[in-house]
Amino acid sequence: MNNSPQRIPAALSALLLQGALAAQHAGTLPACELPESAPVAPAKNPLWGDFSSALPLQLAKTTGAKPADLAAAIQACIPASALVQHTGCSAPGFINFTLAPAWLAQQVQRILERGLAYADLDFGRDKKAQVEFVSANPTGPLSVGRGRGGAIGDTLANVLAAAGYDVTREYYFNNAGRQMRVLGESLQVRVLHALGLPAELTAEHYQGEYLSDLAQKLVAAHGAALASESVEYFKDLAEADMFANIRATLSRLNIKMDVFFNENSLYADGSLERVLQQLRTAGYLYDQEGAVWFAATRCGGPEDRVLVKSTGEPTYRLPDIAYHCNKLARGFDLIVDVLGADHKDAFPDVMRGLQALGHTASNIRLLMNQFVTVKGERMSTRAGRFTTLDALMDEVGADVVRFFLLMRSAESHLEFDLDLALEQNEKNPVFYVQYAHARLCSVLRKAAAEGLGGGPNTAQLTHTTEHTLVRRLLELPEILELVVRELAPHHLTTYARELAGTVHAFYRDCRIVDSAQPAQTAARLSLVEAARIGLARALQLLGVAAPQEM
RNA sequence: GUCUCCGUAGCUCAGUGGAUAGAGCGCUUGCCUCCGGAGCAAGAAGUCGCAGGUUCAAGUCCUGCCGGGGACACCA
Repeated sequence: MNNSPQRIPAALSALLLQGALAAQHAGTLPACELPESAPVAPAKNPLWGDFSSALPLQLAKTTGAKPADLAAAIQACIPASALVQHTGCSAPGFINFTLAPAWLAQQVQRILERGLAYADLDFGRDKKAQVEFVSANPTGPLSVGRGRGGAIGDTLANVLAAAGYDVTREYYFNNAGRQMRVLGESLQVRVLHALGLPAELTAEHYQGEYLSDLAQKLVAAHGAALASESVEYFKDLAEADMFANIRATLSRLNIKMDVFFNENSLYADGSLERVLQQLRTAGYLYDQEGAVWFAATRCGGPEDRVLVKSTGEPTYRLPDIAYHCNKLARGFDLIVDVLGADHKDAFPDVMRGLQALGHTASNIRLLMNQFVTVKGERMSTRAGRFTTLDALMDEVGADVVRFFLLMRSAESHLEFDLDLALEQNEKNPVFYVQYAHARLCSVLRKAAAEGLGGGPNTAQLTHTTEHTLVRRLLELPEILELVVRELAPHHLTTYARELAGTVHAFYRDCRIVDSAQPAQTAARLSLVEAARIGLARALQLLGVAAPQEM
């Protein structure tokens, strides 16, 4: 990690605080408590420099002094540093930094030394994280909405791994209970129909065409003997088929789960009984009208909840609580539940259950995502043609689907712009980013064909666009930290587009391969490789291909 | 009715309490003798839903209202 590029905001924050401390010693800054870190953000206007801090404005609150005076006092005491060329102040109380071009140029070598890991962080080192996502029961093909949760969960997992965490991707499912029984019945009805036998498909049953297709296949393979098979038999067949389908769909979307956790195992190993026992001992259970109730109101809930129905069957809440106990027992330092908005209400009850059991559970976090709608849907004789994730990937490609599902913040509704997704040009943000990568690869290929390569003398990088590109590349670790802190993977798509834009601007401004300027060419080829690494890493974390040519 | 998410340019959406609110699409206008034009540049386009409040500073935080999505089972 020692040779990773320095993180600019943290470095500038440290300089600011050193300056403030020195100013206090010198008596030019009133005594006051300094924050642990100073706010540092990219400057909004290039006239002010590269980065700005509002630290003086914050200190004005506690000291009562004029922000401009505080800014001047602090700025005067900021120690010299290799990464800063000069500092300045601007109204009403900002301190501005202009980075040293030589320092920026040096960072290119740091990036090349670390390669794809250049932006990796270490705050997750020696920690275990679990991300649970998708978690659809095997009753049918994955919807686009589940795909969103899949893309979000997997990308978050990728970024957590980049932050040093040992990450487990987990899929929680239930292959018992009412839903699956209905699935078995639904398939049985379709098979009987396929055999020309009477059977009624009720509104309760799954209506999807995929079951008819499966029934056709089964009849072709096994014939009339199927007529005497049990619902259980069909349930097993349907489940196997649906799961194979789901796994294939996830694989297309570049998602590989580490664990498929069966809810049933919580019944089998006595976890449910144990949770009930512990809740009863703790005094949070009571019996009423033949059902077992959880006193959720005593943990701040709006109403009490049934955990065991009067039929003796548990509601979904009990295994949910037991499952999260299981997660906690596995020693994860961070647990993230990626849930669709429709399942969001279950989460507080689980947390209250854990609270009642004496767990703090502060390391369990919820990443809720809103729904997806598909815009520009083609009129089709087959209604709902694009509602499955597979159909959408057939239409526009897996890379485009994955990127589009990650473009919006999770809590916003996502409108999938099918027309834009179908564009195979720069209008399509996925191609825009991939093109930038392919373009750099092409330049590197051309240079290599002429026997040219990158060189370590990056001091030749003097153009402002080159500096802008380096600064942009150095933002990636900040983005990764932001993604983890806010559980918001969409920042990565925004970053990828911005980086691609900066790359294209650099390409316009700076002729890279120029045999008359060998030193400059070598330096620029180094920068090109660094930029290619940045794009490739961003795309890799997003789970999207970084093509060498298109 | 209660809870929750959203409301920012014509459309889809970004926007760690800080300066003159941004991007893509769409629209207008330019740029290939030249490493990939699948690209670049410029322009028009805004009462940040409304009203209060907190703050030196609010698109951002708080309250209320309006509008939209979702959830409110002894379904999962």
